[in-house]
Amino acid sequence: MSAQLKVYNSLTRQKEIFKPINEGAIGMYVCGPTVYSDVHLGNCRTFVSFDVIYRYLLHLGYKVRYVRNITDVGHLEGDADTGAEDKISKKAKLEQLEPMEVVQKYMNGFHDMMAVFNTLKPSIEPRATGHIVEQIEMVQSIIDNGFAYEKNGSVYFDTVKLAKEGDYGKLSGRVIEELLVETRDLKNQDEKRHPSDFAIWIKAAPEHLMHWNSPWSVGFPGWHLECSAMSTKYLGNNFDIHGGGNDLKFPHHENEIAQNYGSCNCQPANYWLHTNMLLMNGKKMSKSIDPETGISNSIAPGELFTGDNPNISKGYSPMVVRFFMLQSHYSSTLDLTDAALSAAEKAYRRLMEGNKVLQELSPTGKESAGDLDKEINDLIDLAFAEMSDDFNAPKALARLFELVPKINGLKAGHLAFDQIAVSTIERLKTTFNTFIFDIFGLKDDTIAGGGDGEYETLDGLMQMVIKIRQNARQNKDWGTADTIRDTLKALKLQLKDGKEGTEWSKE
RNA sequence: GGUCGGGUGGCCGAGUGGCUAGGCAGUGGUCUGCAAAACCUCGUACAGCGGUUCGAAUCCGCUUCCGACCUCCA
Repeated sequence: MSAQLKVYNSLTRQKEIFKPINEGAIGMYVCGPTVYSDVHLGNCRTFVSFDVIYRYLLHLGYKVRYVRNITDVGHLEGDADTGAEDKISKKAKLEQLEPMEVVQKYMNGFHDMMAVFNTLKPSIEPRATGHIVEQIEMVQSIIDNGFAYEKNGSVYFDTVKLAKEGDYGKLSGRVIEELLVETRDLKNQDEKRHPSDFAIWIKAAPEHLMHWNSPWSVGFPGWHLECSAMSTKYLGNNFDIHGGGNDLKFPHHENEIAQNYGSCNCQPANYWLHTNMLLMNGKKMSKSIDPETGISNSIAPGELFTGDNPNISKGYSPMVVRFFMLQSHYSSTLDLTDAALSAAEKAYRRLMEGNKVLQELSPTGKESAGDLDKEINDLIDLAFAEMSDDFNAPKALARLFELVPKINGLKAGHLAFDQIAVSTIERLKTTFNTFIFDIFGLKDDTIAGGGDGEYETLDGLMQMVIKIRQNARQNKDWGTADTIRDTLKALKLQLKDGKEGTEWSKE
């Protein structure tokens, strides 16, 4: 049905044919959030992007083990040598909470947001604090292999040694001589042999809240270490896909590769996938206030839904936002603007309405396949082929939009069913459902409620109102007919008068 | 300063050597009591300058602007 899967590999900087290590099964690791504050909207884009990738791999029939971690320790602000603080410890002090309360609070918020965006849960969601033993073991094996050294209770990765063996900087395109020249003067550099060396175990300062015993000191693991340790534990020394945001390429992912090489002389992932940034009004989101406008160029996911933010004119539903994200490729920057969201909202509704019409079509007449039949089948084939070409959701989506006029044309009678095989209509129905719900992970929030028969109740009411209005129209009582229509419009319920009667939909 | 990625029609956004992206907005029409929706129709864009080529938005060079990373950051 679909062509060979191709992915753009950041490691080789080219599109490659995807071959899993074990046929039919895929191991995928995606760097999850550091749970020290509310989840960033840009973060949501990354996880939505990988959700679509995950869903498509499942659609292709792969058995996928999707591991996405929760960083709940070790992510420092500032440099480790200059008395930097762990983000979670810092927040805990600020909010006068236990570090684990901070973690739980923001992890809950993160999970809620992922559910709102309708992302599938990962197969395993390991936490750094739950894998201290594995991390200590990894530090030890890196030391044993001569790729790390201990100094005053902290352990540093020896990037110079790795660079001599020719691999440090491969992913990010950096070379160590440049790092040496460019790294700005760091204070208290004495513990490190080289500025580009990084801590894999950090001796805890007395006031540091989170710490564990280790052969080197009472301390805590370096941030990059958790991903190496946990990906190895759950996916093995060598697995298929490693993903994350673009900004994690250096130093985080580069250092992950270094650690895996140092501990087992192996390359963790065969394919590295990176998502690009979400901009707002053409710029990076920033909480600082613009002195001219008095507003900040940032928005929280919650504000996006309620419209409670000066950068947007109204609220947009989570599915509209998800649809908006699908319209661009995961590896491109995406510019969030009010106009773009508003356009996405209309397009999303058009797609959903189109699908509703499609699912209600019942083919009539002959079933001799004609040009239209071929056209429809070609578009379906194209959509899947494009999705297999580095998960090109925007292209596949465009194909669906090319099919929508055909669907509406069939319903309205502009296009004839005798041009299309009955099996093609069935294939079209399946394709739309597969793409919209299974692969793109959208939900139809254009209908009321969802559960508890709420829709049925509303539909019953609407049918009654439509009947009353129909009587008024037959009596040419346009005033009453228009009043009903306008009143419903104000309630975001739209009436559509067609040849076969009147239909309604929720805006 | 270094590394990397970009600048596509009014807006968002695909596209990498010749073939309609798509959505929104806009144009003209069909339908309709009117409207909305839907359908049909139109729009000929690729930062600038030079080069390669029969042919470039797509390749190369220069200029310019923007973004990411190099320090925590999706």
